[in-house]
Amino acid sequence: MPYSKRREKTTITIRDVAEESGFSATTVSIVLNNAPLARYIPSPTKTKIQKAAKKLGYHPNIFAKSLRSKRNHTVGVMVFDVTDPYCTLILRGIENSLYQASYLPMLTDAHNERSRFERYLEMLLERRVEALIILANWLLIDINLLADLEKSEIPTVIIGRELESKSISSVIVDDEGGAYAALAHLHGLGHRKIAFVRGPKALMSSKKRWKGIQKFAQDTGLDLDPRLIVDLPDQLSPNLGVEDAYRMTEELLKRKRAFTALMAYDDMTALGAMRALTKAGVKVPEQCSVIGFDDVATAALFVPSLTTVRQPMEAMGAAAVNIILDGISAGAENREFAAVQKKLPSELVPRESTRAAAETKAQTA
Amino acid sequence: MPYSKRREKTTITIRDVAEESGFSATTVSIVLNNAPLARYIPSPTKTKIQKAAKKLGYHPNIFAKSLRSKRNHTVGVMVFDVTDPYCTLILRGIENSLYQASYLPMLTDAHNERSRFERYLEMLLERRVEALIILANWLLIDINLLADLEKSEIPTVIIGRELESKSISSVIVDDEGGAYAALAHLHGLGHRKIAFVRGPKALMSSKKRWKGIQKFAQDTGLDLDPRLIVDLPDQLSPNLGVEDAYRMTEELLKRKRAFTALMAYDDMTALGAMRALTKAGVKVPEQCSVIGFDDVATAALFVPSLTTVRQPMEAMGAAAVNIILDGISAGAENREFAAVQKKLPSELVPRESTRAAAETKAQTA
DNA sequence: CAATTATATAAAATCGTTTCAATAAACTCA
DNA sequence: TGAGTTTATTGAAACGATTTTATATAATTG
Repeated sequence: MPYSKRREKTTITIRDVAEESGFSATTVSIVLNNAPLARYIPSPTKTKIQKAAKKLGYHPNIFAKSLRSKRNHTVGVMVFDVTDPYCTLILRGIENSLYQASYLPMLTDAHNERSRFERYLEMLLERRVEALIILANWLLIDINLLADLEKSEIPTVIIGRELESKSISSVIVDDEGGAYAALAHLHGLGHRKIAFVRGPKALMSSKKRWKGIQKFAQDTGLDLDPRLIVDLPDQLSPNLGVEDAYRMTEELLKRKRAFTALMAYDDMTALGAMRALTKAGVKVPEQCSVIGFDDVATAALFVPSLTTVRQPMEAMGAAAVNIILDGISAGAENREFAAVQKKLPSELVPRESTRAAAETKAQTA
Repeated sequence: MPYSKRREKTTITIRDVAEESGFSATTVSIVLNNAPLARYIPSPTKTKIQKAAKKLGYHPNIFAKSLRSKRNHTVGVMVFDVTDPYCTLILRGIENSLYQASYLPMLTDAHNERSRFERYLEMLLERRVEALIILANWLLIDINLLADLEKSEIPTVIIGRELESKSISSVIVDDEGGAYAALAHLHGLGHRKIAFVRGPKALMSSKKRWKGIQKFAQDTGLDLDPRLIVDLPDQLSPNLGVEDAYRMTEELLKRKRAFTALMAYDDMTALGAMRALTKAGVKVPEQCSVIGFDDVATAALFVPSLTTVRQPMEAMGAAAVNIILDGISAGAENREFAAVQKKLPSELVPRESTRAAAETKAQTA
């Protein structure tokens, strides 16, 4: 006794449980995993085993488990910038659904660096994640990344970007409809001279939103004055484009072309625009209404709070999880699984930053 | 040929590499891991093996690897609310340092639910993360969580909360000094009637910051009018306390007690306060200066941009990672490792929301 | 020149599970 | 009754690496 057992047994294995309960490791495994064969095992046996496991504080070694069963209940989640408030709510949705399904997300943040993205992708694949969820942003424009993805056979879904790919699913919001509704909102408030800060041209969502705007203009005969339109650069600056929006709005004001409302590419753009307007002495919303897109968590906290088009971000996250979960079980059962493209509706959220147009055009900068 | 190989070999193992290169699995392992024994292996052998591995696209099975070596290069990172902008920058720091060390963070978000936190803690321990980094917030007040932690022998560090624990490290900011500096800033601008929206009493940082304020008041003879002091409730509402701050500031204004500056517990509190002030017709900073704490990413984007005390969040994340990395290598080498408590300095960031006090006290709500 | 020591490789043991294949008893049912 | 299921349990074989131990040759030493 004094000699042996100098170091107490720190890890207890399934065999310990077997010994304690008086059954074999096999039976213990079957019971504890509630494997198909478990239905042949009488309850008393089950309880005995469970009790033994609890008594010893048994935790199965997940590596051994995964090694054998080739499953690890982990999915990779890749974002380009956790700092981006647009991400966080989607992450919430993802995390929530995953949690319910007892999956653990493995989150990586690429810091807007392509190389990091690639490295992380590799790391995740090495770790044999069972599926992959990617939150797209402008960086994902280059599609060559996806080559790697396609050949890795795991279920993959991209949120925020539509793909032609046969093997990669996607979840997007109805950008066109959302933009249409936003413009309709401004129009309904009596605004006719409306300025636009469009998103980077390279972005699909940018194009889609503009399409919605054009559609509305066409439907109602609204005039889209090219002198009231500016574009964000393709290469956004660090601060999520707020700075860029600020500059572009200043540019807009410099043109001395009256407008009573401004529609921004997204909430952060709207924030930048509001800062520029305020700085220039234009009161929001008294002299100029502003509308955004996304409904980022802080949009409601802006001063004034921002009218915007809400993307159902949590729902998008949840949808993505559902897709990959389907994909995973399809894979497990050796069924075929076709990529799905899901488009979710957006919703207008009126707040303080928009109001009825004043009769007098108070606005000339 | 037509019969066999119906299903192509999808996973290639170390033995395949061994065969391809003409050496044994052992040698391959030694070479590919650059194990100590690798110094006895001549370069031509090494290159041959490496070439073979690359040719076959060999990726070691991480489960087998971890099962044997008991290491997995993963650390658990636990936050209570990813949505909280305070978190994201720290996460950045953590992620960055971890990335450099080739560790993969396993991030969990407790959604401010204790039960989730516990469940995730369990999941992480089951996955045998090599260390744990926890971003504290008010929810971590109850310490019983830590019991589990202490007995799990892995290196653990808590960011944002000081602990008496012998086995858990912590990284905090100098709250007292920061608050002192903030108040000094206001004082230097000529403010004498200063209102305070203090943080929840239960929070240690709240206490520390107040201590700094008291210290400054004592040092300079500044009067702290109790009628200009309000406290955030212990149980914060979902929106990060902005709503609460809004309400408390309204309360403050209702008291009809003049003040020319307001010092908030943190940036989000400051935001709520600014909203309330603006709503009440008090201009910031013309009629009332506002100062926050943290320097959350969006603080610079508020209108007006917020003067605040910066927590070196990325540095804090990095510090935490350094600590656990030390802990890990200590563990690997069977050395003793003592918990460390690290306190980082804060830094005043003057922006638009504070300015010199007007001679006339323009402020009575 | 025998005895070490360093170099180079491999066979076998091990990590802790799950799963396959086998066994034996207890039930059906014609 | 005996052939066929169903029920209850298990030993042994994976899973794919790393690590330990062993072996064979070459180089160095006393």
